[in-house]
Amino acid sequence: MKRQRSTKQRKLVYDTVQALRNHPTADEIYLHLRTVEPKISRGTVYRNLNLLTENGEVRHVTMPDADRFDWRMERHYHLRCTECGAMIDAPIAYRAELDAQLSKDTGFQVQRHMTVFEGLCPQCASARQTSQDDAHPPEQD
Amino acid sequence: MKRQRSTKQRKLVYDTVQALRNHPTADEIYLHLRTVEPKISRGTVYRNLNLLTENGEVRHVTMPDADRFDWRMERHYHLRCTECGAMIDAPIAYRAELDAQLSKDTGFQVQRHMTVFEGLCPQCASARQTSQDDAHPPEQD
DNA sequence: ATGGGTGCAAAGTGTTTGCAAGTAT
DNA sequence: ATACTTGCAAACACTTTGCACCCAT
Repeated sequence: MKRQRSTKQRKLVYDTVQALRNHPTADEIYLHLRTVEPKISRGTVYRNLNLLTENGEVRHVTMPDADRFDWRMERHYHLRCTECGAMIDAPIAYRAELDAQLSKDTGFQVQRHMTVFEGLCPQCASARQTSQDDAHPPEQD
Repeated sequence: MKRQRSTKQRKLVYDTVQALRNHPTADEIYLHLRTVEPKISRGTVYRNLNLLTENGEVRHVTMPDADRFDWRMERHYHLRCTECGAMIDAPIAYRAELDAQLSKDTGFQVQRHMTVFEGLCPQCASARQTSQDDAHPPEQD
């Protein structure tokens, strides 16, 4: 097994995820880092995000719009605005008993589950409401 | 709004999702279709999958390894093997009350949530177990 | 001094799109 | 006849990788 070195770039990537705390994408992290370390490359950011994920120092979250990175390592759920992409942690406890129950019922060795709630954030909801009022006739479903 | 035509290709894409029922990726659908309609193009498969998704005829599921398509339209959860990628429906009911609860607690208009359980399917679990026992990967069916 | 890490650019993936020809209505 | 759809290839967006140089140990 390879012995990892501690480099300035790796620390910067880690620090950025911890500092932003907004579930940034790899590219958002890269763009942020360029303001601090102009010569850093995308490849380095990606490589370090993958290493940090393997090390369990940051968490990788697959989202419908993009892959994002989470500073919080304890298992939790997310809530995403389908309009603007904003993503926050959901104030609901992780239900580990579901993993146990499914293991029993299906024969899979269930290790975890991910839940993403989708909807409109307050800002996007009111924006949509306003534009509906004075523009389009309401859509029935 | 555009009027959609019914084309041979569109029907073939729909029929393939319904027939496979294994949560195939766009490329798996394309490869399957080529055996039936050799001149079909990837672009057509992607375009039709997107249209069918908008029409509510198939369901699009974002997965950590790839985007997959689901024949079943009712909301439900999935269970994925992290080893071989196999994906089945989870035998757990959709908990709509969570959407309502989060709407109340967060101010988001929560419309839905997706849950993906991850673990090892029985085959991959026993393969891993055996290889631990005797250091040789078993020849499973 | 070693060998992991970096910057850069090229190469991979997976998906979308412009265009001319084809076809459902 | 009209205009939506297709096949093809080029274009895209995102991520990984080969390489020569750099630097933490």
